[in-house]
Amino acid sequence: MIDDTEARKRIVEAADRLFYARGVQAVGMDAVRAEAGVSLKRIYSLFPSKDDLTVAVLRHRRAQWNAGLAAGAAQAHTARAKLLAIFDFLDAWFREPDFHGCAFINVFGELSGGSDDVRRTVREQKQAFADYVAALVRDAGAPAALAPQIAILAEGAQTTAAILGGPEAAAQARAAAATLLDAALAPDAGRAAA
Amino acid sequence: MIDDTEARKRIVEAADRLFYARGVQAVGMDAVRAEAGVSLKRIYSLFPSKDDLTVAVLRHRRAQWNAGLAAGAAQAHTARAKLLAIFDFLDAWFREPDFHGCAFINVFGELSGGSDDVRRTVREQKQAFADYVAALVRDAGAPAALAPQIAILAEGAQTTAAILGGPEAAAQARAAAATLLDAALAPDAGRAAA
DNA sequence: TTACCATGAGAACGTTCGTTCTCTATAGTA
DNA sequence: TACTATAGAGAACGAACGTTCTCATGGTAA
Repeated sequence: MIDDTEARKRIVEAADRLFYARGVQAVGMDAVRAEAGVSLKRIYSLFPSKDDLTVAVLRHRRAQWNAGLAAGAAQAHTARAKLLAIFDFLDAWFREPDFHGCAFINVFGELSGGSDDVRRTVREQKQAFADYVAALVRDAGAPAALAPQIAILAEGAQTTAAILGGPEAAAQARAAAATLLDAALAPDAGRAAA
Repeated sequence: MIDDTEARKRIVEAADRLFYARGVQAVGMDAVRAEAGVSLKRIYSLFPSKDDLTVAVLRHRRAQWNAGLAAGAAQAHTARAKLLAIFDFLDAWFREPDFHGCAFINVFGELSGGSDDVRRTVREQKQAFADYVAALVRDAGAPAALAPQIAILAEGAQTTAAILGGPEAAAQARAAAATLLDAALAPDAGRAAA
């Protein structure tokens, strides 16, 4: 027998794979049981409902996302470079064979009429990303108004890459972000901020 | 009795309201019947399956979207103004009380693991929008690389407004688009293009 | 060994859904 | 008036799902 921590991990990772590949509603709890190798009874003893499991999966995704973002940022040494590294991270992600969009956006579209917990978890993730970008923009010495612009580029790149089906959106968004950064940091941009 | 054209219209409009408000999978065909006031038999005689109805609803949405975009563009007299009018159109849309995201993105997230027809219809819509932006960018005399950047801003504004829940993303994306346009049309931007 | 408890496998339950079928009422026609 | 064709109302059907329950099994304590 495996302990609760290991069982939890197996269940969440299995559900993550299945939910992302096929959508939450299209995956039955029995499929999660088969993929995780953990009995239904055990699953329901650890997660009271499919909704709770979905939230746990989203939290797992958030941890993965944050780790990937941090790894990309660690290679960069200026705030400006860390901001652009976001798009390099996206570029690598878009090239993965099973990429088909941001799990948070997909789940939001699928369950927005349903669970409040899921909706709140998605919002928290996007807000946290916006805050991350805002901190880097501040470090770069750019006006705060630049932050949501760069966050919007990142969001747009994800949906564009998912729907149109190529990695190009990452480079396109990166170029736009670079232009916006240059404009915000250019000497005569200071006039508007001053 | 109403004729087929009228019945089709009632069914598609009813399904559009319900699908957008609650999601496709969460709405049963019986709810569509009740909202449209058309019998199930009639619905199935006009649309062979729920998938076909979903595609018809997306086509209806596309027509609405194109009309709104055209109305906004008609007020503007330069290509640059028509490009920025996209974001004014988004701004007005985001302020509608029942706005909760782009129907195409939502449906894509919901059914991406399912129907090929739905996936293709969503892709066609986003591609058509990208083409629309590209034509305006060409008219404005800006480099072609600007077009996907502006399209990505529009997509990102839609998901950001849906998830974070305010209309601010439209103005933020508009400001970014204006900066990108200025940078693309500035004299010294010609060096890169030349 | 025997009694007991926890566990996994999966059957079972109640609900919902997409789709089809039945029945009835009506309208048109001779 | 009698017959026919059509369409609506909604029952019916088969499948799938989330969740719970049953039962057999295997390990453990006395």
